[in-house]
Amino acid sequence: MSTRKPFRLGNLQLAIMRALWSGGPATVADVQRSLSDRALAYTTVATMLRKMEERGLVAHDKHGRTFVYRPLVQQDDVRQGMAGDLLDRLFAGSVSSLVSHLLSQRDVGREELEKLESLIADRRDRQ
Amino acid sequence: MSTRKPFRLGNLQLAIMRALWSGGPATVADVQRSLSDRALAYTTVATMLRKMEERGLVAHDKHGRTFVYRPLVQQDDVRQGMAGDLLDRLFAGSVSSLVSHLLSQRDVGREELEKLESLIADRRDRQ
DNA sequence: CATGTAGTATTACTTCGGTAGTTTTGGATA
DNA sequence: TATCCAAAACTACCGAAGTAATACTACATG
Repeated sequence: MSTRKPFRLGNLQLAIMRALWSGGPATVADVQRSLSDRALAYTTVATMLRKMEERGLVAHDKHGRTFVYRPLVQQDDVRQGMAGDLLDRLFAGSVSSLVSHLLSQRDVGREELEKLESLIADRRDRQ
Repeated sequence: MSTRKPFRLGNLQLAIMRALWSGGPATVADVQRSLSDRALAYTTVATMLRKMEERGLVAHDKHGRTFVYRPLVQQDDVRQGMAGDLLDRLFAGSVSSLVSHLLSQRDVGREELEKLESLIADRRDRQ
């Protein structure tokens, strides 16, 4: 059983995962293009993808002799893992405490607040 | 201006900061005791504290020849930094999306939900 | 005063993320 | 068939976190 927790992804790794999640399977060149704002060397992206494959984050298929990478972990799993991790490590598991910090720090729009309200209302009813 | 962002603290560093935040100034031995579940060597804790001092996370005073460490960064700053960081990197800044994940993942008690509701209500009024 | 001990200082090593140069290889094409 | 190009493979290096052993030192106490 792997049960590898997909917490603790670095910045680049996360950016690569985002590219794969949103853009679907991609070659090294594709990923490099998705991350063009970073101006990374081709081999940097290739090396990172290989390391991520070792870690079980992605896998590749061959199209001819070109590798086409796809995500092995789902965005929701990473989100839940990392968010839960942060919650426990820094907010002692208190969601309200985390939200309180975020609200005091950021400008959260009317729309967001409404979404939050209905989320919480739903939860409340269901319990 | 320093404006050093206290994001990205490792696990041990965070545990040490928590010990200092909650227990007040502490010697190496104190911190080691606070982290006794990890069974770390004394020198591990000492080395980590020294490295953290280099990074500006803590400072020490001398009591005799014993170092007494105290936090230099506040818990709220670290919380806001790390929470904001996660929010941007993984949830594209959407608080509701983050909360949605947390709510679906965890059992959040009645009390927590109520706190959340009033937090959001407050925010809403004030806007 | 001698020495043991509780501290700090020094040094070292591993892993991981990030970054990239150099080398090899397989297929296209002139 | 010889060569060139694109892609993978290999190698290397840095910094940070984490872990700890060993060396040094100052004070207490017998």
